Amino acid sequence: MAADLSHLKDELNPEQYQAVMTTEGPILIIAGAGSGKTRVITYRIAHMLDAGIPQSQILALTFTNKAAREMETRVKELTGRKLQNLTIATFHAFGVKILRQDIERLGWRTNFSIYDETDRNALIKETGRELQFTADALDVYKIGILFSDIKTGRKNWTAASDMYRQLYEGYQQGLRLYNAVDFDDLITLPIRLFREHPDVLARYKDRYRYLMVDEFQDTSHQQYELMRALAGQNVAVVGDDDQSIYSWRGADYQNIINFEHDFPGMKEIRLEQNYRSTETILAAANGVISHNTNRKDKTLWSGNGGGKPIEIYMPENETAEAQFITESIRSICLQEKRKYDDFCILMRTNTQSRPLEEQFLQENIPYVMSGGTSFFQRKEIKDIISYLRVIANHDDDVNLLRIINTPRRGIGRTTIERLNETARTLDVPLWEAITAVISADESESGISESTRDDLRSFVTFIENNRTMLSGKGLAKKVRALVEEIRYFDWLIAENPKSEKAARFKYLNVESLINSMDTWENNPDTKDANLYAYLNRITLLSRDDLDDGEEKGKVNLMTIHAAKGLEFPVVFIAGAEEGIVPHARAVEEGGNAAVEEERRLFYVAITRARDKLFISACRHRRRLRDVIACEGSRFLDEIPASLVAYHEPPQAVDAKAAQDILAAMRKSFTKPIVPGFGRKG
DNA sequence: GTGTTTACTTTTTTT
DNA sequence: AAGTAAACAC
Repeated sequence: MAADLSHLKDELNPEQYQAVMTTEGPILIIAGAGSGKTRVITYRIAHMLDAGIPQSQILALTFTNKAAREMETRVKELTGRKLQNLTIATFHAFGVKILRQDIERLGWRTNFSIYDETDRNALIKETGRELQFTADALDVYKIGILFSDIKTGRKNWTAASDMYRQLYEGYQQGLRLYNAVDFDDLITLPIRLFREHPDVLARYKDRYRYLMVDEFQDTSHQQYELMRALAGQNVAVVGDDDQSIYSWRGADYQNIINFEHDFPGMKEIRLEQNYRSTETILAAANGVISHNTNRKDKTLWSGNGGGKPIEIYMPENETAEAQFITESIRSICLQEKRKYDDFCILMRTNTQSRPLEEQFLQENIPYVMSGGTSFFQRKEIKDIISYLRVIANHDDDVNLLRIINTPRRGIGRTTIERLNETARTLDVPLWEAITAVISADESESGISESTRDDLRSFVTFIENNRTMLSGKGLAKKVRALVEEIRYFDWLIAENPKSEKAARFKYLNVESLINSMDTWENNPDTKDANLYAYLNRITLLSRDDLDDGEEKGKVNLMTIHAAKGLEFPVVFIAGAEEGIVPHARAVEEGGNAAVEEERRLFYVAITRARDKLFISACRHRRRLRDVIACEGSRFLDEIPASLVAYHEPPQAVDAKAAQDILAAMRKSFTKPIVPGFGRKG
C-alpha cells in the first residue's frame, strides 16, 4: 500500500500540520504532553519520503530503543515502505555505529568491548587497587559518577576530587589497553573523531541532510555537540521542558535555549492541544507543574471532556497497596470491559515492584515489568555475555576476570594476583600474561604446574569457541558453551538454599539464548555475527528482548521508563514523601532537584488517558524495619476539587484486613465515598 | 593456594 | 535481600 498523505490537513491541527510540512530549515517543536508528538514525527518522516527525499538522508535520534522501534513501525505502517536506509536510532546506538566504522583512527580496534556501569566500576576498582587506594577512599559508585562527570565536561577537577586524578588516568589507560569504551565514550569519541578527522565528519554530513531529535529536553551537552557537528540547516528538535527528567544523567533543557542561539532563523512551533487525557487529569497535571518556577509558560488544553475524579487512596502498607491495585484492575476489567494491557502501574523506584509482582503472581494476573534491574545486569546473564566478550576480545580484562574462575576451575586469588603482576610488568592485558605464563619453559611465574594446566585448558576453551565469530548458528554454539562449562550445576551450587532460584536463573540464560536465536533468524538483521550481537546487546534493556510478548498484560514500570507512553488507566504507586520526591533528591539537590521530581510526577500523571489512581502508604517496609510515611507534597498540589479520597482502613489485623478487602470489592459497584464514580 | 563462612553495607531514576 | 570483603577452614 502506497502512502496516502493527501488528507494530512484534515487529520492534523494547524500547528501539527505546519510542523509536518516544515521540512527545510531549523525548527523547534515544543510539544506538550499528549499533544500528538509521535504522530507529528512519524507523519513528518512519511511526508519527507513522499516528497522524494531519499531514506538514506534522514537521521532520527531518540533516547530509548523502545521509542526508536515504535517510530520505525509507525512510519512503516504509514508509508507501506520497507525502511532499509532510514536511520532511526538512539544516540548511543548511533555512536556505536560510527565507532564500528572508524574507531581505528582513534587507536582502538574494531572488536572493542562496551563497558556498562558494572564493568566500569569493576575496572575502577581494579585500577584503584593497583594504585594502593584504601578501601575507604575507593567508593567505586561515587567515583564512577565523578569520572562520568569529568569525561563529559560536567565537572572539573577540584581540590576535593584531585586525589582521584591519577586513578582517572589509570582508568582511561585501562580502557585503552583492554580495547574497551564506556557509555560516555559512545558519545564523546564520535565527537572527537569528527573533530580530529574532518573527512569522516564530511562523509556523515554529506549523507544525512535531515536531522530529527526526539525528547530534546533530555539531551546532554555532549549529545547536543554531536548533533550540532552533524547538522546542516535541516534540523528539527522536539521536546518539552516540563518533561525533562534526566538531569542526573547530564540532560539539560537549556539546550532548547542553545538551539535558538545556534540555529538562527529557527522556527518555533507549539503544540498545546492535548488529545490524550480527560480535562480532570490534565487540570491535575497543570496544577502540579504550575508550582515549578523555572519553565516555559504553556497552556495545555484538552477537548476531551470532564472525566472521572482522580482517586487517592492511603493504604496501610505496600501489601494493602498491591491488593488495592489488583482488586481495582479486576473490577474495572469486568465493569468496563477493559483488557489487562490497558493498565499501567507507575513507580518511582524499581524496588517498589516486588510486592506488586508478588500480588500479581498470587492473583494470577499477567503482567510485564519493563526496565527494572535490566535483564542484562543480572549476574547469570552477565556471566554468559562475559564469555562472549572475551571470545570476541581477548584483551577485555574486566570480563576475563569475571569468568576466569566462574564456574570454578581452580584459578584462585593468588594465581590471579601473580598474573596481574606479570601483566603489569609487561604492560599487556591479562590474556597475554596468561599465554606468556603457560608457554614459559619453567614455572618462573611462581604458578604451579597444575594451575598452569588449568590455565591452559581455559585458554584452549576460549580459543575453540572462536568459531562463534563467523558462520551461522550463534545461539546453538552458545548453548553448547553453557553446557560445556556446566553452568546449571554451578547455579545449583551457588544457590544451595533454593533450587528454585537456580532454576529461575537458568531460565534467564535460556531466554537469552532464545533471543539470540530470534535475532539471528530475523531477516532484518543485517550481519548476524558475534560482534554485531555484542555491540547491540549492551544498549538494550529487558523489554527490548521479548517483543510482542507484552500483549494482554498489565504494565509495570518506573516513571522514567514510561516517558512517551500512554495508558487508559494509570496507577501511581508509592506517592509518598521520600519516594516522590525521592529523599536523596531532596537532600542532595535542593530546589532544582525537587522541581525535577515534580516534573517526574507530572510525567506520571500525564500518562493517563481516562482514569488515574494514586496511592500513598501509611507505613512501608524499608531495609529491616517498618517506617511511617506521609503523602507526597505533590498530592496537595492537585486541586482538591478534582480528587476523591478512598476511606482509609482502620485496622491492621488479618480479620479486619479481610473486611476491608470485602468492602473494597463492593466499592466498585457502590462507591463508599460520596462523589466517587460520578463526574466532577 | 583455594573455597567457604561470616560480618557488613546499601544504589533513584537509564543509555 | 544481596553483594562484597575479610576472616577462617581445608
